[in-house]
Amino acid sequence: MSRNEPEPTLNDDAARAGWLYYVGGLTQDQIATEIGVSRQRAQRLVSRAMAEGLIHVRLNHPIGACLDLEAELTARFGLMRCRVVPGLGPGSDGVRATAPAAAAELERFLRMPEPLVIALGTGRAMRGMVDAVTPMDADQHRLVSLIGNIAPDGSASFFDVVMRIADKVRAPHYPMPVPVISPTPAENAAFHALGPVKKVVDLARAADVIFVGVGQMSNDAPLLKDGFVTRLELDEMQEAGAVGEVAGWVFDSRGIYLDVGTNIRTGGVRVAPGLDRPSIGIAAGASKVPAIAGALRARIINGLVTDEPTARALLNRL
Amino acid sequence: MSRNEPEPTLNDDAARAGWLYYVGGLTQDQIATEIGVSRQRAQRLVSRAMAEGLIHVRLNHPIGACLDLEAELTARFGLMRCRVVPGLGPGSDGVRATAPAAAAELERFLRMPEPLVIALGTGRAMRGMVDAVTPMDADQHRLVSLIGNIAPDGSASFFDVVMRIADKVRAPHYPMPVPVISPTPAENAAFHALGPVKKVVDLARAADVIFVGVGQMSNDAPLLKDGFVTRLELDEMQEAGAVGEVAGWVFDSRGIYLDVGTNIRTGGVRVAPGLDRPSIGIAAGASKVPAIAGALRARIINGLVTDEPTARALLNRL
DNA sequence: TCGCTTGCTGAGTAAATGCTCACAAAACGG
DNA sequence: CCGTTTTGTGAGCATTTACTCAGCAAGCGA
Repeated sequence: MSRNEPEPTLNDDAARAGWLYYVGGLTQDQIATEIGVSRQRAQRLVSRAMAEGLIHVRLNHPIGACLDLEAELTARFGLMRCRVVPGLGPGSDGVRATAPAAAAELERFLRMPEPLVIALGTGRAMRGMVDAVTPMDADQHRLVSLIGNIAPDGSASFFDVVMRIADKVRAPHYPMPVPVISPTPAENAAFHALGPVKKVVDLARAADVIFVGVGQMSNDAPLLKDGFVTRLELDEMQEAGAVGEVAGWVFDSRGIYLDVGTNIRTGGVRVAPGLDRPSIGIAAGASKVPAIAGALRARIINGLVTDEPTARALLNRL
Repeated sequence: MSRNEPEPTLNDDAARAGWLYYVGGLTQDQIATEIGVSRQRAQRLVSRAMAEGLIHVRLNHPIGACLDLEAELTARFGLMRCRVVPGLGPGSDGVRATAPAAAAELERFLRMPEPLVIALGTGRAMRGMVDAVTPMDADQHRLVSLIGNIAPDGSASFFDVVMRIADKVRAPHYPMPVPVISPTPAENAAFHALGPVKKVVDLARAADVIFVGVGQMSNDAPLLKDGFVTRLELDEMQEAGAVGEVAGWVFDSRGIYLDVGTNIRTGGVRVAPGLDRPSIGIAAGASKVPAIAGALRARIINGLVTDEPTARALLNRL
């Protein structure tokens, strides 16, 4: 029942070392003695436990300033859910900060006993969230991807988000078997005419709750960096007013989806504005502020997990 | 909506510092700069965040050895639930190790949507568990104490367990308004004849799930240390074969409740052996092994949260 | 008002941590 | 079977952390 590995250990040791260090408060020297290894092996085990995410750290105190920001954002944009976490200082990235809170938000839904259809986007924020989720049994739910799983270069590194989370919580999952962005509108249409694709699309459209990242369309656009759009396409869309993107679908500063550039060839499901079901965006970072503001304004997302500086920036731009 | 304190800060700062340190991985120097305090103030804030339980650390990896022990214990004693956590080394106490796992176990029930009656004992293990619980809304449940809340010396320090947890999860709670142990059987009976007491007793008897610590009756018995029984009473009960105690009720090595000593004057509700509902013991430590074994044998508890060395010791005594 | 206690602060320092490096064992490829 | 690459190990050392201690300010009783 327990394991395949006979008895010894793998990064079981790492978990144990991390436990002794963070929960037990032992020194690494004591841990070394305890497990019977050298001091610096203990140090490696401890840092490994952290790196591998074997140890989860969560904040358990409502910091006043963050609560205030949550309340303001909720009021300002009529949100269904809002979490603001303290920022991690100037240099640090927003994913790290938001991941634990986003995971907690996702877990809320996973723990619900009635079966849900949960739709997910991709991107770094999603990936961070998934990594921070605690494994659990949630096979009553179905997890569906909003975005195609066929990349231009064939790499699948970005599409294991849904697979990973499905694996972690033992839920069935439905990838979207279309290209993220097809070369031509016709080819995209051809894919979406296929029966199996239609099924997944229908499922995603009917999702009870949606989790997505929000991408900026400035020159550091994730779509560009990951090779989904070319520099020329980006220029064209910027010209047309593009400021952000959700699940690959590009919109302007009011959150209105554009009809130019890759938008006419994007596969998968577009998140409809003004849904009555939760559509939660996970996003933080100064460069994402206009994008997030647009998505919130049009109610492409009606829930938000972000960090403190981003929250302030959102509120400061009347 | 948010806080009473106007805007500044209290140990909000501690939470923030802890967040930056544990989640953000900043050095204490950077944190000092970030919040604008001296380096050693930052260090104090960080350690305070830990001490106050503002930061929760949980292990997220099934350590093979512990899983095996869980399986063995479950089979051996026919348990409904079993968690074994790695020990924290020789010197360290069991409460520290078991508290996070016990809290997770309790939270499982708290998250259930249907209203439950949850009965709780007292003691250090319970206290540790409660401190480790994440605040949440669980007002569908009722929390009831198994044990009287009138101490011999009037101190109430041990009885705030139910109150604390009720406060944390915003659930109604029902303390047991009787002495833990009355001077005479008659006085105890008099208390229990009172209408309000009967109500609470009935509620506790009908509990859907029970959480208790397990006390040893050796010379380091918690009942003795906390002044609930005298040295003479302890001697008398040891003579009669007492090895352990659950919610103040003393039993022998087979888990059979005794009819001597304080047992004839103990207030509150005795956990009935062989319940079909979960009755979960939280206990770890070498000196508790005979007590735990007795409670398990008679099925006073049918669930267990303990640590690795205790689990081994339990299995080694055929 | 004065002296006392209490609690917090910062400086200095011992301890603990994590990083780099050179080396060895194991895995891999020919 | 041998050379090459990869992975892991321990030692030394720079950095970071935690502890102790003396001083200082606020609160309190006289």
